[in-house]
Amino acid sequence: MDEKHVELCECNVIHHETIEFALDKMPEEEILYDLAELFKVFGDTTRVKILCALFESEMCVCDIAAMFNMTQSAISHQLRVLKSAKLVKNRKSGKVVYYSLADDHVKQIFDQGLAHVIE
Amino acid sequence: MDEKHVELCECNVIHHETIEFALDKMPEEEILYDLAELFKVFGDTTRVKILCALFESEMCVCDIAAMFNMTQSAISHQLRVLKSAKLVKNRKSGKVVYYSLADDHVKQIFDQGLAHVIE
DNA sequence: CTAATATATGAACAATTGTTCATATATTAG
DNA sequence: CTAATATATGAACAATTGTTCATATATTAG
Repeated sequence: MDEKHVELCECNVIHHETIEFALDKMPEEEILYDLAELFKVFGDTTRVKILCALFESEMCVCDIAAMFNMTQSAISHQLRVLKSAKLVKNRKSGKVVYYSLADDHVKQIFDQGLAHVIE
Repeated sequence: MDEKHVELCECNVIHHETIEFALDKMPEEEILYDLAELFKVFGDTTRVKILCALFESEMCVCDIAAMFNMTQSAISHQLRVLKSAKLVKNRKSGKVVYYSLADDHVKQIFDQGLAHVIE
């Protein structure tokens, strides 16, 4: 273990107990990976805007595109990303597809972030 | 206004009141941009791991690098990103620089995300 | 059935991003 | 002062990502 550290870092000021302790408390690698993936989805202006719009009511793809002066294709691609991340769900009504928030967890994450941004 | 929509979208099913209402309630463009930037910072495994490590205690650059088997340079670059986003702060002690969380808002955002990932 | 139309999607391209490598800077020991 | 060393940083490169364009798919009207 110590060998490994030495290979990768020339530094000597390694606080082993601190590292062991922190490693012990950390969620599994996979969870942290998924968490980063989740935040990545929130990390784009277009997607943030879409989510924000859906806080008020469900909307069809065309509404959202018109709302932000963006192409239908761009919005559709992003809705796909949001849906894969389970942040939005949709329902079909004839040719129109209405998107809405998957749960109100989404707003909580959004609001926590907002609070930090506003300071 | 309607003209503009037509230019950008051939769709006819535009719910104007819905759009107006949602646009009215939305935070300013700049806030949403900053919010996306914030989430972008959370949207990387390395940075998520660093933040997670710092939940337990402050750590020097070398500790973090050793902890995740990563180079000092990679960690240093990422700490810079985290610091610009005001998610971490640091203190100097001789040649060693110790990083810690800027405030406990960070953990709240993290935990909200974690809750969604765990489902 | 055909035409119209709302949405989805693949490929391409430009832009952004994370790591590595080399090296600069800052601090301490001597 | 010089040597050692913890950290920071710029340039380069590969990988990822968002939008556009063209087109496919699905649904409804007739």
